[in-house]
Amino acid sequence: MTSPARQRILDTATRLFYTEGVRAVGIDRIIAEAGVAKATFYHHFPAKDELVTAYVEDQGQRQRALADELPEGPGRERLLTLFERMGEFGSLPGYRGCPFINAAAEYPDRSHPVRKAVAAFREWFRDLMLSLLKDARHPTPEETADILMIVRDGVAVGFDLDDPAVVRASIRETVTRVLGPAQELS
Amino acid sequence: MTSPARQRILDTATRLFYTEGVRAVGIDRIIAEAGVAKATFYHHFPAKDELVTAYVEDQGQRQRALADELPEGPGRERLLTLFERMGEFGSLPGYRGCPFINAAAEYPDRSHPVRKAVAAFREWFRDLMLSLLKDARHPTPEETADILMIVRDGVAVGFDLDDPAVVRASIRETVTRVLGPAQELS
DNA sequence: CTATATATAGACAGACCTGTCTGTCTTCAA
DNA sequence: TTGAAGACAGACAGGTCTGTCTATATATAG
Repeated sequence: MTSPARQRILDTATRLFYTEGVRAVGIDRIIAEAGVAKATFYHHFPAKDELVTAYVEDQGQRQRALADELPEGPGRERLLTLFERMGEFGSLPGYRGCPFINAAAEYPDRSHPVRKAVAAFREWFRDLMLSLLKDARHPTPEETADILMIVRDGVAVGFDLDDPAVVRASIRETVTRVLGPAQELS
Repeated sequence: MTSPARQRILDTATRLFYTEGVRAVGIDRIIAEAGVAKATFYHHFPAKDELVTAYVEDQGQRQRALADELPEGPGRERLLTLFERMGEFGSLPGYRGCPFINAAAEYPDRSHPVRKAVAAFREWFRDLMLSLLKDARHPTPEETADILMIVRDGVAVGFDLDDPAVVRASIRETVTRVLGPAQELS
């Protein structure tokens, strides 16, 4: 399906785009570090923007795969585990913020494919939390999903801009305050 | 103090950096739109990075000025008003996200002056919320300040990436859930 | 065997970027 | 009146960026 060269390009671009920013990384650097010819690059990605879009979409795929690995259990527990996982990732040494938020910062045009990919991820993520809230029989799942979206973004940003230990220590308390007391099983 | 030319450069840069991103805007564009000679630009800002730093620091100053305009009253009310104001700004047509978060996305190096300026703003903002929480006699002001910082970032991001009306409708409920019930005056 | 797809290396064009430099003009203060 | 500060216009250098192109090599499928 995907050729090794294409994969090497995408992997290299992912690493460089995430750690240094999209505009900060040129094509020449990517092809050099991926060990690929320029023609090969433009064969797979007709323009840089398409590589950037592929990068963002691929991040979405990885997030979905990560969500699939959430252990079974009641919705409330899975929700807490989801945020716990964010805390683990955010505490890793190479964490540089949310790739979607960062990419959006460099692509102001809301009609650009990159922003579309960001929007698609966000809709999926909100839906995921919404379904977990419904499973937990939360009294206000829609409203709470919107609030948890705010928390998600704040956490993702805070791990990059503040002391990760402080943010991590705040996550569980934040989510429990937002969720309120656990609902009785009817 | 500040010459008109310098001010015109900074104003133009602010507008362009905020709406299009820092790396997306070149010096030539700034001097053209500011109506300034190149030599004048480099007289006031020896390098582009210093202009970017000045831009971020200036944003910090504006935020402080905005906070000074908060009406008098009990801490809890001022806190709610603070977030209400974020909702007003975030709903404006030209809103393109938090300038600090966006700038940080383009400057990964934490030791860079731009990141220092971002960190300085964030410390000030957390301290502001902390003092308001203490004024409100909140039982856990430190912990809650950290949580409100998460909310602030989430709100700032959400206004750019999601439907502003939805975010705005969520703010008050988010903050009240985080704050918990109002404290009795002792 | 041959045609196609995929890969390699690297020159090249043209745009754009930052930053330097020359030279002129005005204003204002000593 | 002289000199310094600040501003102007714009050429220029040197580098980087994206994207195109030529030319060649290899593997595989028909």
